[in-house]
Amino acid sequence: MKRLLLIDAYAMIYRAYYAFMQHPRVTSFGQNTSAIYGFVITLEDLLRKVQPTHIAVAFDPKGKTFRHEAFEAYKAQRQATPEDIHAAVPYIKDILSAMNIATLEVAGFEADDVIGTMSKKAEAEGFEVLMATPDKDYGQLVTENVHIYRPRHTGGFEDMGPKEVCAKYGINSTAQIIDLLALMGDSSDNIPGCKGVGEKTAVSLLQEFGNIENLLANTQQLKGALRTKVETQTEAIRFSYFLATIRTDVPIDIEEEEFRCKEINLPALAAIYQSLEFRSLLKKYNIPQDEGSVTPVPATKKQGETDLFSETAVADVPALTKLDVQPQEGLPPRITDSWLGIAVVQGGTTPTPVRDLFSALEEEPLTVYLTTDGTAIYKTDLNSSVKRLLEDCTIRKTGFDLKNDYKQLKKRGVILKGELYDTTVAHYLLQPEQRHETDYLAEIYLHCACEDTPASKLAAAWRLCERLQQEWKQQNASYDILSVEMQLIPVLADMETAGVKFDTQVLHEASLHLKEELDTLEKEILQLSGTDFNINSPRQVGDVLFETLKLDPKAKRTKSGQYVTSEEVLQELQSKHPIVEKILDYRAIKKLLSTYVEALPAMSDPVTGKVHTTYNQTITATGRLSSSNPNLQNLPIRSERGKDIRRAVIPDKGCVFFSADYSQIELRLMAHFSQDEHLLQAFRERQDIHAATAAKIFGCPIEEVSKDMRRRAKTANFGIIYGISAFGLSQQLHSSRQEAKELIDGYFASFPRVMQYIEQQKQTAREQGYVETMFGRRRYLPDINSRNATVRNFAERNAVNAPIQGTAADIIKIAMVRIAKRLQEQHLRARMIMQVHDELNFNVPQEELAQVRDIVKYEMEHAVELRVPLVADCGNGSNWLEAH
DNA sequence: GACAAGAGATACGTC
DNA sequence: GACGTATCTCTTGTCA
Repeated sequence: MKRLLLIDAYAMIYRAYYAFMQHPRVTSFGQNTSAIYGFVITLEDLLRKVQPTHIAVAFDPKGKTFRHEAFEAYKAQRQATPEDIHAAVPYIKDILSAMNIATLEVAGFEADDVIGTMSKKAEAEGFEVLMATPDKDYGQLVTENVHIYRPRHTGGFEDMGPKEVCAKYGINSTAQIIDLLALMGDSSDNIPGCKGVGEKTAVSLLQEFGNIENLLANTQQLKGALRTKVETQTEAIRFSYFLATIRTDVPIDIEEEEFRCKEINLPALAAIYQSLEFRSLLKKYNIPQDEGSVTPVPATKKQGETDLFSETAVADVPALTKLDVQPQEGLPPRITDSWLGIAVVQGGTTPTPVRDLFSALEEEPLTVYLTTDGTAIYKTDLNSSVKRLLEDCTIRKTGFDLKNDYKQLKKRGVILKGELYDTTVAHYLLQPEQRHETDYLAEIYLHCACEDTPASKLAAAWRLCERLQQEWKQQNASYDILSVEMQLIPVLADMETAGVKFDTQVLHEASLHLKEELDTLEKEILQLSGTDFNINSPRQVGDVLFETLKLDPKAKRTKSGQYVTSEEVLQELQSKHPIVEKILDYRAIKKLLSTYVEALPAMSDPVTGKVHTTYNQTITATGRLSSSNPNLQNLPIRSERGKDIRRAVIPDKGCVFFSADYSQIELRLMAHFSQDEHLLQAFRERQDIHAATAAKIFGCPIEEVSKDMRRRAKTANFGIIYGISAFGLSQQLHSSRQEAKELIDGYFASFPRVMQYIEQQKQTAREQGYVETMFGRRRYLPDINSRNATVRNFAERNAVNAPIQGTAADIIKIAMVRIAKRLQEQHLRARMIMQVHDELNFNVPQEELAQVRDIVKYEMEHAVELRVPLVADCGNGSNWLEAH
């Protein structure tokens, strides 16, 4: 039996080197011999275990291979080989030579090509071939007679034939290794693969398509992000396939005899081992150690200190040179957060240090540019001069995150006053869906790069101010929502600072309760399923419901191929198995617990004892605010259990929780915009709008409207505002698309002006590319003329929804600014603490309640004059829930 | 290879 | 229609 052992030298050297990384072997001269030692140990282990009759070690040649010729970047990407590995190669070649082992190196071809060619030829000659390598690309060479002998991390080797290779990578044939690598790539071999596709995705793609050619020919069967990834990287995939393919036609002649295992040249080997201080190996070959030539103990070694393990010589790494870190002249000092950076710009193009300008200040009106990010360039105390400047109402302040500046200053006892201009907010109004960071704006509008330093950002903000104002003037005719947004900045800052108080006791009790319920449900669910799985994993839930329990043979799948297990789907399934209801319950409780009950107490500020959310003023496409860290705009209210959370939102001691929300503001706006007589009338007469809608659609007196009719009309009303489709409506109503269509037709027949308005909005969008709110806030809809119906329909729904949702947002913002102003003017201690799109919440001292109610109600209802009355419903109580 | 960070998907809370 | 957060799963980068 002829048995050929082929070794990929570099692969094994790399592996050996990294295996010794933690305890590198270093000689007394400071030479790192880890790679050499590791290689030799592995080699000996291989010889012992494989007992080959023939052997060869293949090296990658210096210089370019045919892969480089095809791909310049191939080499460029390759990270530099560690110096110790470079240095190891000549020693290893010497050792191999002393062992009389043949080495192979073919110019223009890598070791794997040489081994590939050798293995094919040897197999044909009746050899059994073992390829020693950890690289997975060798899998493509494996046959019944050619195996990989893969070093295990834990020691020893794994003999991998075709079956093992396929099993390991989840493929059907060894040839698919190339397809697999072409998709997932291989960083160690510099194969790029398809970015964003890893092993899992690659395997599942091969299961479906078999090979990459078939995959690339059928990308239309893929969905979502995956399709984009594959389609945009076809070339990279094909090229990776080329790179991953090991050649088996390297021009080499095999002379069997050259590779036959021969006697070791012991003296030569001994000399090398001696010089490398491989003492245990010398011992093994019974080579006497030449005491005289043992290198002297390094001078640094202390008296009496001995090596316990001569094998793992003590690393003698020279101490790292300490870098003297001295502050450099001319550079600004790092400023801690107790500092505030201020630069004052006076006509020039760059900010000038404040202290130089105090004299000038007295005479000229200036604009102040602010940043408080902790690394301001111009260091200045918040002395009385600066304070006076910041609090001067006649001086306009410009910045790029003024809400934060305002909050930071307030903490230090300074109230930022005067007209504000925030470039981030300004640009949000110009292009709500784009980015608004200063560096981005500088690039777009100023065509210059803005560094991430306060100096650079301030200079940019200053120049942007002018530019953005021009833009705004050009597009805006009458209404000035910009002014409202800027005035809103300190209002939001004050709301965030005020914070919201949570009754931690209530939350804690709820938490204990819910946890108990969750535990019980978990046990029940696992028992009912008969398996152990993670109920938090939609994927695993899908597998249990549709694979294990087979609850629905035609279950829906998501675009990534998983089963859909949304609430909607599960509700349909409830009658099929008791587990379904329990999973729904489990999810509801888990959501409550992890998103609210457990998260909220953890978010409360230890100093104030309150939760301070952030109101994002430049996020939404429509003009609404959003709230984050935590999001206080989505605290539960619909479910019974969820109400406990609103019950935990409480006022300060001696105060009441006061809440005011707009009644049907969006439908009122629809009435206003469309001028539909029936809608206008219903609101003017203060009718129940959903019942009135039902009466009109179904053609009956309002008194005869049934609950179900009202529910359907209500859904239709929402659908109209959202520009919902017949399909969406049928989903909502759990009815057929036909029925939904009839409802919509009925609606439009009853409210023809609404239909007209909707059409007119779409037309406007098509003509000018954007729609506007009542106050001139725009939303651009570039997809409105798309050939893709899905994309176009989405834009059309936005054309209807954005002006309505956006105008509602404008209105409540106007009300907020006015309310804040009046509370301040009247020196009230009441504080606005929350905004939830159509609702404002306040912490009000008991004795101020009546006054505050009057102010809030009035300002909300009179923020704007519409063709219908605006109504704000008010309530108060000892918590948020009661106030509703 | 192990681990952490980041990204994408999925589900679900609100108006 | 508009959001934000939690969780799982997978990919990618980093460190040995």
